[in-house]
Amino acid sequence: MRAFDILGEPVRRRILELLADGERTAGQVSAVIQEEFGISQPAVSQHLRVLRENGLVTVLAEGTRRLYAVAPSPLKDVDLWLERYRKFWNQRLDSLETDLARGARESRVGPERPEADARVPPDTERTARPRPDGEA
Amino acid sequence: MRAFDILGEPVRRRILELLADGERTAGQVSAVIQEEFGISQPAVSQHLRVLRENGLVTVLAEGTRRLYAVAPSPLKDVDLWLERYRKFWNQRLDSLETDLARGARESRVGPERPEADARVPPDTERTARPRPDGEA
DNA sequence: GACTTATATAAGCAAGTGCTTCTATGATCG
DNA sequence: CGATCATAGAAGCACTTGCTTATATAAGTC
Repeated sequence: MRAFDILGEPVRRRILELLADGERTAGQVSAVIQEEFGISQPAVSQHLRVLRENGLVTVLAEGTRRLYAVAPSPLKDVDLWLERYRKFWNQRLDSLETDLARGARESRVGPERPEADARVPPDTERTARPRPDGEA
Repeated sequence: MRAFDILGEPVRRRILELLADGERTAGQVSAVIQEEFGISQPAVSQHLRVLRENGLVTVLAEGTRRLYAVAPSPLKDVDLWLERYRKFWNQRLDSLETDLARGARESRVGPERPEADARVPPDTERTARPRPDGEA
């Protein structure tokens, strides 16, 4: 699951986005990234290296050019890891089609425990039980 | 897409895995993580904070306990981001069901460019054209 | 009310990571 | 063959991050 680490970098994510539309030379990628992020060519090259060394992209040397393309493998692992969490949002939707596509290994939906008390979204926090004293 | 950053941490990923099976108190999580990773309670608490502050988990204060549970939102974003890459491995499979579930917005499969030359998987690299000289 | 339990926060340090500039390598072009 | 282009590598530095220990807070217990 090394992939998460690698995808943590915005630049690397962007590179993958570029490659998702089709293969690109290192130079083409560099041009866009340098433009968008204001970093140097070696910086981009280093990111490409990380992606390459971790199997997220493949390279094809064509003369002096390097053609980069998306390699599915580690991304697929990420997708697989997410598997167990999909129920957390799928249960809100119809979830039929997705379950079907996912192999329907989680046909039952619904939380393991009915969380009656509304869960606080970000950092906020609430005492679960009503304060015995009335006012805080 | 901050989520990737956060999931890059093995400990945090593990915490989410624990919570995927149902909510747990901070103490329960701590116990397991400390056991598995050999880190201190504050270290775990800090990871919980990161998860909390970024909306990956929700907290419910119950007396002196803190009940943590998975919050789907940012994970869903990750799932969505992966969307565009699924074709890279789905095209190898039947891909019918998945395309269906995913909304079939990418009914056409197959690479944008036929990559006749076999792509090298990890770091290795090959010259695309046959060397004019016969021997390197 | 003092003690303990459950959890969080603070400060400090060490390691990792990404950027920069400089340089190397290797193909292409004249 | 020498210059130039496309790309990668190396060294060094700054920032971030995760850990530790020490401590705070707040709730339960006697």
